[in-house]
Amino acid sequence: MQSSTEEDYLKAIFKLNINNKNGVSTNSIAKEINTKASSVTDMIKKLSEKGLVNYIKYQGSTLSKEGRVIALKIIRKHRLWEVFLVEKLKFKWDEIHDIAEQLEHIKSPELVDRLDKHLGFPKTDPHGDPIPNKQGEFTVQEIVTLNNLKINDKGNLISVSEDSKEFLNYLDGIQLKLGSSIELIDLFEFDKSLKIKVNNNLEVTISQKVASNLNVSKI
Amino acid sequence: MQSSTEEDYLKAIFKLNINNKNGVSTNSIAKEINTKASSVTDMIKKLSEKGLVNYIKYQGSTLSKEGRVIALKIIRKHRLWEVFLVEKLKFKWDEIHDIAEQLEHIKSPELVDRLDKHLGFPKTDPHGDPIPNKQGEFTVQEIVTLNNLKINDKGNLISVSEDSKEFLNYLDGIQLKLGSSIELIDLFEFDKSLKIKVNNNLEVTISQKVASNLNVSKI
DNA sequence: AACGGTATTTAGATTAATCTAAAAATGTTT
DNA sequence: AAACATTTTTAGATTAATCTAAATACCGTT
Repeated sequence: MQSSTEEDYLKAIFKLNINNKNGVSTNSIAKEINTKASSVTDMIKKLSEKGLVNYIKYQGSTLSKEGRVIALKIIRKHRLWEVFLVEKLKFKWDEIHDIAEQLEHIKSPELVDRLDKHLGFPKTDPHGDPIPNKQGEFTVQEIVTLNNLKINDKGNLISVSEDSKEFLNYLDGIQLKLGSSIELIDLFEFDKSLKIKVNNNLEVTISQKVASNLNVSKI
Repeated sequence: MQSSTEEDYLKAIFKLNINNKNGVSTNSIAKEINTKASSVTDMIKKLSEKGLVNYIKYQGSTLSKEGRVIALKIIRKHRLWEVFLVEKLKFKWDEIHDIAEQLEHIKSPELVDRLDKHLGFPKTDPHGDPIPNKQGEFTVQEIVTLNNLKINDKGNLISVSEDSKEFLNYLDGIQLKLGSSIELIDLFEFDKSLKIKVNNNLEVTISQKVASNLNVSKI
């Protein structure tokens, strides 16, 4: 059994390693965890001895298979708790991170399973990020702008490239929030406008310009 | 802000001090926390310097006003989470203690309030123990055997004095579990039998002998 | 009041996680 | 390839919480 501090390091390495395939630098971990590089070196050595991290001096770190499993368990818990906080306790999506950061370290496999069931086995968290299943598997999400979807593709709104009041109000008007699901229904060639279905419910047509400012994770 | 270890000590002193008015002994805290007396002395000194505990060498400890407030906040959180685990996640009442022991240390006042609301502002936990309100106030519960209630009194089943299979099965048959609410509806003088309402729902009549084996906390 | 036993405290060590400052390795530029 | 800057590691200290073992205080008996 690992300490929550160890779990934080594993999670950090997982996050930093998602895009670049090479080892994660000591400094980048330090920045992520908000600590000093020397502390990171110490902890990485410890995790390496435990077999959770592959570490070669001066060459950065990657997760071992076992370390990855643990990281994914933490991420699963974090995201399930986020769903709970938003769906059940009615928190806003931007108020939940610090609380989920604590809840993710609660140790009880039974609790996670029951929480999952209680929430109806959600596939994504309120930010649209995928929730790994019990085995640590999750659908890798490709993040694209909405106008890169093909007809019948589905995605979740991850972020917006434009944040003027007007634009955000417009999104609000068509019930689009971070995390909302979007399905591309139709594409009109003559003006490149798109017909989408929001949250499996409301169908609206949006312009190509709007679509190009919406970043969605393909499901 | 205090560490969860400090919170555990405050909670222990609170529990041990409920009945006896005098200071709590170092040894009893050690037993409660599962640690050594020397560790307790160290921690008590620290808490005393912080103004959370009144401590005189060789004479035991009591909580200061401030320490009591913190202890009650922890207990409030513990019991609210217990309600959540049983009511929402369908845990059995005897599986929840260790999990609640972890959840009680999550730091977010907002979370506690919302959880309270989500659960419908419960007055007692699944074991029938009272949940302190936001201000740390709670109704002191008097524990009596059921046949000491007066007509229209309400209580929660806290424990049973008899634990034979037959007796427990009988209780099960009338939907009486630990934590169940019981209201005394009527009292029949000629055989001292009692008519009670279980969980605001089922009315049953029980013998004086059964009643004398049921310990309830008056609300 | 002295004795013996228990409870409590003190002293000194240990462990996990962190830090600062210095040393060593790496990489980048000229 | 030498010089410099950056990154990483090492060495040694620090803090919180704990422990063991020894010293001290308290309490009930005689």
